[in-house]
Amino acid sequence: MGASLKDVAQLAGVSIKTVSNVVNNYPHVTPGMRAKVQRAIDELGYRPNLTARHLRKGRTGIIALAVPELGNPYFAELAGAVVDAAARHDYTVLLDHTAGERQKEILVSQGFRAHVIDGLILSPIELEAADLLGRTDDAPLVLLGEREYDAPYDQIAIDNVSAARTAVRHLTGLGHRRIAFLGARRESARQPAHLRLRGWREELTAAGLPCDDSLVAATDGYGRVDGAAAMNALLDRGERPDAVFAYNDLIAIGAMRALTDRGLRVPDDVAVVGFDDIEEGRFSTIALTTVSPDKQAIARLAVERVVARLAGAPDLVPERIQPGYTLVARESTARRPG
Amino acid sequence: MGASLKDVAQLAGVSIKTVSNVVNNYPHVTPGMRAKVQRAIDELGYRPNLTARHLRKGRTGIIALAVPELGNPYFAELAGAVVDAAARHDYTVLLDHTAGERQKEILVSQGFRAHVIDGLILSPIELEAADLLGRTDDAPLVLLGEREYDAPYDQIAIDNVSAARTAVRHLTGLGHRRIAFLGARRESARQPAHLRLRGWREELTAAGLPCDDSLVAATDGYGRVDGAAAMNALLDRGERPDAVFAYNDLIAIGAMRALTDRGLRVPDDVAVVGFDDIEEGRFSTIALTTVSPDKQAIARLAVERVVARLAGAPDLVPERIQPGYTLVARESTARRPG
DNA sequence: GTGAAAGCGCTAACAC
DNA sequence: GTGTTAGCGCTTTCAC
Repeated sequence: MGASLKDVAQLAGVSIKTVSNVVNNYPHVTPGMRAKVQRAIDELGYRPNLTARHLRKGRTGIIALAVPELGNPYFAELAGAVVDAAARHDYTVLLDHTAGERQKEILVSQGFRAHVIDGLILSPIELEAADLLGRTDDAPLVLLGEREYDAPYDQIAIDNVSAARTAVRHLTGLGHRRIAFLGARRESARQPAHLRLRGWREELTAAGLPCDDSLVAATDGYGRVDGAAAMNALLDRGERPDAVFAYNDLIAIGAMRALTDRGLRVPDDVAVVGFDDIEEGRFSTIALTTVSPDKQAIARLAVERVVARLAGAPDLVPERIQPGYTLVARESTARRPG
Repeated sequence: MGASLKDVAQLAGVSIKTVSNVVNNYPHVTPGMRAKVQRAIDELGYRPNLTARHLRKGRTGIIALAVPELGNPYFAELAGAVVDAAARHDYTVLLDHTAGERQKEILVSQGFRAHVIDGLILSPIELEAADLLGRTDDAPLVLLGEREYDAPYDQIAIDNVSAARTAVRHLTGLGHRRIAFLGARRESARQPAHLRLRGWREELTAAGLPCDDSLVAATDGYGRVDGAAAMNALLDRGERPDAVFAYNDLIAIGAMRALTDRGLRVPDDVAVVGFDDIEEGRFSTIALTTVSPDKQAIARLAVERVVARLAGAPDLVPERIQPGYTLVARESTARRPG
């Protein structure tokens, strides 16, 4: 085992408090004393036991982040931004996967690693508002993602309906009329894609176009393979959309791959818009048009919110904060001649 | 503040030890007692304070993982695998970024969050073997990645020279003769790409081809944008390779994008091989041929190694473990007529 | 089977 | 300025 404060104090012939003062850079220590203690520290290779400090202070400097999975670049990029934002406040990030499963999300929301995490940032998929009602853990919780919860917690998310409408408007503006939506969840019980799908409906209606439900394709998950499968399924049942709005970039990329495989050209035959602005879309052979949520802002706001509550503003009223987004038009959509 | 063992004991009218026994599922507790205690626990909403437990037991159940950055899908996918592998052993993962900077890597290797992490998995870029010499932290350290260190720590990495040779052999086997290498680091002081570059050299030599250093293109980083820049630089200075072997998939994807932009066709004009097998490459419009390290195995072995040392085999002799890899041929390379 | 008490290593009153 | 001391909440001998 490593040396403790006591060991250092003994070796240096001073009290524990003095060593503690040196370790914590207390201002009022005489230089001579400091040097003497430092020598003992070096000799013993002393390292403060943070666990003990945590117990004593009731704080750990650790924030937990729970995302469905890092395999999705959106969450990976977001997690990276959270790690960096947390570091700026001297916090470290404890990471966990929920796989988008309700049970795991509930588990995490209810005191994941109680007392070792100071706060929790959770990006739920299937969690219900009711699941949050009984939450007893007193670590600040910040919710991310598309779902809106009627619960007293901070929520950081762009305006998904409006963002989806912007994407669809981009397509209608280019003259597209049969615009498919890819990524409604197959099991309709819980519908995380809800808001973006609503945006699709609202905007089509606003443009005087029919909301043809046969142009809505369900997916099992949110990956590239799901996008390809949904696109193929749509085409297989004889639908022929002239544009596709996908729930996220991965689904869009899978759809583009499926289209290309079938000899359909993007954007000439079918235009494609995604959602997330993962870096992958910028470099795909057909660069992907997408809705770009401000991930840096999301991460920053989430961390700041946790930190603020931790730093003496625990009674901050829970807010629903909407960071900005932009539509980034790239090669996968194009102006139509007509 | 939450209730403590003492509070529960008081309410239940029993001793602390009894409550502790219940909380820890000790076998020898009478059912009646257990029920009584459980009632008090529920009433108070008691949750064990893990920080205190950690201090007492000297273990936290937390493993740290330090990677350059999650923005690179290889590290994101690897991190995801580590999180899952750790969870299987009831460990949670504390995540940190090094940005591939030596100072940060040194900092992490020398007692990052001392005593709060039980072990450390580090994927260094610029760290030197000498930096590890003075390491005093006694948390088990496992090194990942391309570099080989002459240091007494477990290292989990595929055979990079052999893997690179396999990739180049794939190209020579298809008849390519002017094979460029993209991704040597510009500053030659530290050369993380060392082994893959050596594999390139060795295989070309073995095939009786010249190692033309003008076909080696440096990059500033390891991203898509770096790959595009390097490819453009190579073409700008008049080189005309018939194939490209990139340090990693991102560089390869950037290179493909640059080639396409200049009207060169992949694989007809230039074949491209990457390294990492990130999922992105499988779904790009021109699916990327790549070397696929077994990420699951890397993550599993790294975690198992840490756990094994923690579980009473601390004197395990440090090993250099080489998980498997495969070459996955996709559309970005193709057999040549000649 | 259950209780009493010591102590993990640290911080923060409070004395001197 | 520096020393003394009392816990933070838990686990764990050791009695009973």
